[in-house]
Amino acid sequence: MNIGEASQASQLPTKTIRYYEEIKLIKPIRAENGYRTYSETDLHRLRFLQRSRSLGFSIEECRLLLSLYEDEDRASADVKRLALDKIGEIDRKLAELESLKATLSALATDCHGDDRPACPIIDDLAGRTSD
Amino acid sequence: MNIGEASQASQLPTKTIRYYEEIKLIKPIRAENGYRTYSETDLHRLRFLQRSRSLGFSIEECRLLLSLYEDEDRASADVKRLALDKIGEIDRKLAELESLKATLSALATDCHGDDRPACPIIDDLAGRTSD
DNA sequence: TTAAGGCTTCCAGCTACAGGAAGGTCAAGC
DNA sequence: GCTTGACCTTCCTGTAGCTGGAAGCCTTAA
Repeated sequence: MNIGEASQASQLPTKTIRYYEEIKLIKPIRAENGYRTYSETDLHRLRFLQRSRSLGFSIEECRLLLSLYEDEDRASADVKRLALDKIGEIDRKLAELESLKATLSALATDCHGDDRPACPIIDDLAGRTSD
Repeated sequence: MNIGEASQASQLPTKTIRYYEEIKLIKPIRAENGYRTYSETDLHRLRFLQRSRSLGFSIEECRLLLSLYEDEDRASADVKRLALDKIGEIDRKLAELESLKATLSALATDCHGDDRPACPIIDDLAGRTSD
């Protein structure tokens, strides 16, 4: 299977697949003409990577997950810890975004949004207090 | 005022301040010895940038906000639109993160997290359905 | 005079790819 | 046999927003 077909089957762009090879996440064999040839095993790895990336795991985390995936003697606790860590990371980002949203929403509510220059948003950014 | 003092006063690293100059967000004058010299106006801009960056605006958005900040004839509607757009962007990120969290949480709950290899998280990443 | 600290420029690296150029390969149609 | 177009190859550059580090000048105090 050539890279185009592997791309279709894994839902990953060819650019991404070549990049994953460059950083040694996969190593397809080469045909005589130099084309990359993907086995079913390679395809499984690509799909695994597509899914774990889409769940927010970094490349290095994916590398670790992949090694656990292929380790028959893995402990599920190791996998679960990665997932829980990622959930913690997501929680921190959520809290930060909620905080940003609250601040921006308050400012936007205070702003008339008309053609006059007076603007509480600019005042806040400039460090001017609103009283 | 030299860059170190400007850094303290604006809460921005010196590296960042030099970078902002490189991308033409500020243009401090130079002393005879070649040192950058920051005026009060420069300092206001730096603080404005620090605050707007911390609220999640991109560099290009900050550039726009800065021009509105310094435009006496601005319409507050222009500023408000930027803020509302940013809130929309934050909302989209929140939804995406919530979705990721829900998926990961469900998988983590299903995972025993012991020393055995059976793992619903890995199964999901591998595309195996859980039934 | 020397040492410490601050300043300068320049270059490399980070994440996870995407875009594009220049060129080889393959299958179909004429 | 030749062309055309789709596919493949490698290599280089760029993205955002800095950060780290090297090599070297400037300033101030002991």
